[in-house]
Formats: sequence, C-alpha cells, structure tokens
Amino acid sequence: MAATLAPHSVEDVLELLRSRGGRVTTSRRVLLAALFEGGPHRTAEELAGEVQAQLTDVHLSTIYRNLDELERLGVIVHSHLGHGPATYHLASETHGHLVCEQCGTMLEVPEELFAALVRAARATYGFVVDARHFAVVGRCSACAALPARARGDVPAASRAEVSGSL
Amino acid sequence: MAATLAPHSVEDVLELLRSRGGRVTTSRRVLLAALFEGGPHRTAEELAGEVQAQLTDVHLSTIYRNLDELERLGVIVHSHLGHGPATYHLASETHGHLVCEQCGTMLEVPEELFAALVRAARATYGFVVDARHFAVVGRCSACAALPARARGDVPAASRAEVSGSL
DNA sequence: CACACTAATGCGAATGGCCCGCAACAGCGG
DNA sequence: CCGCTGTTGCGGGCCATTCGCATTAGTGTG
Repeated sequence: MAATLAPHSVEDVLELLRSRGGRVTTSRRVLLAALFEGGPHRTAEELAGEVQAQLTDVHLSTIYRNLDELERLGVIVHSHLGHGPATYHLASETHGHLVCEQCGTMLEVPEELFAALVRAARATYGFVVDARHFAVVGRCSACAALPARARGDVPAASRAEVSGSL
Repeated sequence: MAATLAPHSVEDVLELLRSRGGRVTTSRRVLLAALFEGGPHRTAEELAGEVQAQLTDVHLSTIYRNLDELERLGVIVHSHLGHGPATYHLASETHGHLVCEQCGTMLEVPEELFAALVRAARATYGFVVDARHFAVVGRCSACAALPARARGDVPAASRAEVSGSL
C-alpha cells in the first residue's frame, strides 16, 4: 500500500515530494534522473558519483538524506546484497536477489520465487515478508558443484567481485 | 571433511582445530564454552563480554578472529539480522530468521519454512540457498496490522529491542 | 624436557558505510 | 520581494569489523 506510489516519472516524484511539503532541489532532480535512467543495484556511493558528474558539489550525506527521503515516500527501496554496501533501486523494479557467498555472483529473481515462503510465513506467523530487502545467500550453480567445503581453502577473496559480470 | 562437522562438544571442536594445524588457546576454549552454553544470536561484542568475564585480557579483535576461524571450520555460523551487528551461533542450532523492520522483533523459524524456496531456487537456477545467513525482513503480525504508512512516523528507534521478548 | 617454528594474541589504528549537528542557503507561498 | 522552513555542505562521529606488527605461547620433535 502505501498506496502503490511505485511507478513514477521524475516529475511525478517531484510533485509528490512537493505535495508532502518537501522541496524540489536540483540535487534531488539529478538523483532521481540517475535512479530512473541507470540500472538497478547502485550503491549510495555510485549514485553520488553519477550525481556529482553533473552537480559537482553534492555531498554524500545529501545523497543519503535524499535516498532516505525517497524511500520514505515509497519511491525507492534499498536492499542488502551480501556483506557490502546497500543498493538502491526503484520500488517498481522490485525483485529478489540470490547472492553466491563464494564467488559473489548475484542473480535477480522474480518475486514469485518467494511466493511459497511469503504464503507460509503469513499463514504460520502472520508475518508479512518483504523478500527484497535482504538477499538470500547461498552458492550459485558453479560454486555448488565444487567440493563442498572448499571454503576453508578459498578465503573471501571473492568479495571484491560482487555481482560478477552483471 | 566437508562433512557435517556441526554438532560438537567443546573438546571435539578443539580437537578438530588441532587436527587442522590450529592451536588450542585459553581464549578459544572460553569462547567455545560461551557459544555452547549461552543462547543463540549473540553478537561478537556480547560474546567478547562473556569471554572477558573470565579472561579479562581478551581483545575484541581476537574474538573476531576466533569467530572467523570457527566459522571456517563449520562449527558456527553468523547471520545478519536487520541492520545491526551480525550474530553468531552454533551451526547445529541452525534456523531461519524473520525480522520485523518496524518493531525489530525477531522470530526464529524452522528451516522447513524455506523448503519451497530452496527447492525452487535449486530447480530453476541451480542455486543452493543458505536460508540462515541473512534474515528475511518484513512486518510482524502486529505491525502488519497497523496503517501501512506509519513507517514515516516511526523512525528506526526499534533496533534497540531486536529480538523482542523471545 | 628444552627448542624452534609458527600460530595466536594484544594493541592501536584504520577502514567502510552511514548518520549527525550546525550554520549557510534556497525553494515556495504569500 | 520576504520570510519561513526545508535542504545542503561540511566536518566530524559512530559502529562493526579488519589489519599490521611486535610479542607471546601452543606443539611436535629431538
């Protein structure tokens, strides 16, 4: 709910913002443009980079504040993939994540994959699952094929390559 | 190896440790005792507290290093519940977590709850899910009943009370 | 049982991700 | 054009975790 504010154009969001007593600033406009144009899964820092490409003086903390605000408005959502920084994306582009804890590859998966879990959690515990917020970790098909507990031999060097070649 | 090292007594683990070229130190002994005796879901800092109650000079970084080591051996597992610090518990006491992002309450749930997801992920993507490592977030029955948009009004003050009254 | 070899530790400092307080600034309604 | 108040830049702070390094202490061996 929250009234399904999800699909918006930049202008729509700005208007929503204004209607809530917020103000339309350049940094917000640019941040929104970045969110709407670029791919999903960008970290605050990446987004900051994109914004700063056009507006050199935008401070990281402003990015965080604006991301928070947008999230409060229901426009975007952030997820924690693996151990690294959170990633942000439009609420309308929502999906689940499977992250390989061995090689760092990330798979985006449709929310339906979680349907049974969502149903069971609600039925059994009255708990409404938000399958998008935290990634589901495990091992991807390639790594799963390796000798099971090779983990000891392969330190977490992988982490550097989060999200593989996506 | 590779093999179900999960259920151990303190001594078993120490022996495993030694057999891998590791050394049995007092801090490890005490840390293991804490892990075996106390409840699940303790953070590194909490564990450090318990260890230091008996061995005043154990440094936090030693706790982290030992926890890492134990995890590498497959003796313990750590999970990320909500946004706070990670929690550690014995691999044998494994279960999933549902964390309410509104009030912070945590539910421990049997792994079966994830059975369908695990099956689907493997069937569709060849991905082997580890449902324990990251919590599944959402809203608990109480919070789900509230007007959906209360989020903006209730800052994340909740985090302090993680794990509610369990 | 002493020794050497090297794992483990204490310590402090650093890192990374994120948030805060404050004073200056800038939308927006009037 | 003004003033009210939301926003921003900036710098510093905080928390969880990690690192480097010199020192200490398990261990198998002789």
